Amino acid sequence: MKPRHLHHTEDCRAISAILQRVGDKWTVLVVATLGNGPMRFNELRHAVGGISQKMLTTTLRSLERDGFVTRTVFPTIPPRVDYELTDLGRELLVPVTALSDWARANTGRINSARAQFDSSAAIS
Amino acid sequence: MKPRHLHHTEDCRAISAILQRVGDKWTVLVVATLGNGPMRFNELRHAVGGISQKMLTTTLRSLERDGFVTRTVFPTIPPRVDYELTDLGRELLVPVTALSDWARANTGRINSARAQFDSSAAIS
DNA sequence: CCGTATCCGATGAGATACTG
DNA sequence: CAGTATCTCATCGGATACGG
Repeated sequence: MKPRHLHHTEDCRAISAILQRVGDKWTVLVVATLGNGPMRFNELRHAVGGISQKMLTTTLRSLERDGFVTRTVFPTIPPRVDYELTDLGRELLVPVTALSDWARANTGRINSARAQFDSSAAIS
Repeated sequence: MKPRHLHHTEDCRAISAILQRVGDKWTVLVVATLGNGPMRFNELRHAVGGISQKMLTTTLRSLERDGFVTRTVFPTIPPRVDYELTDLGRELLVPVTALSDWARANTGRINSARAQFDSSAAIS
């Protein structure tokens, strides 16, 4: 009855898929920012900082598609669009925050490993 | 004394960096597979399945560089190279596994959100 | 204000062939 | 067996310009 470690290549693929989903350049930054509450497009753009309009749109669309955010349009002039995390989006933030905490706690270890590796490689 | 949710744009970048690091196509699959114990190059190649020799080499090098795996060469003929998780690598597996569990638990919700979004968009 | 369309360079990743 | 070297193609992501 060994649990077969991880159910090889069955679930690992799904895991990898989620990590790639969440590991793209802007997704986590946007979701984390929306964790502070609903925001308008340009508000979000400014809060995230450094993201292009194109990428913000793309990121938000795919977050909406996957059910992580809702998009609400107010047909005023000028138009106004609010984005807000869904329950699913807020739940996603939990394990992502855990990974974030790990990252913050271990950045030093990673950087020193890198420095050592790179200096060893520099012997060539 | 609000914790300011996440310390905007200071740490978020580091978080995003780790997620991209871990979110590439093969890293997690390789690390998870190595979670079962030390493995030789081709053993790993077979266990992961579908990875090219080039990408396995690339992935392992960068994991080694960041201190997640060790590489041990036995200068025999034919040569033998073992890869093994470091403590850091095993610790990384903890939050990654948490995210994995979340992913497995919520794939259904994501997929149905997608289906609904896509069918709505198909009205065009 | 919000979003789309287009162009373009940088990176990602597979296939293949070759070396110690 | 383990790894490197190319070549090639797809995708990512930024800049810019335009539309409702």
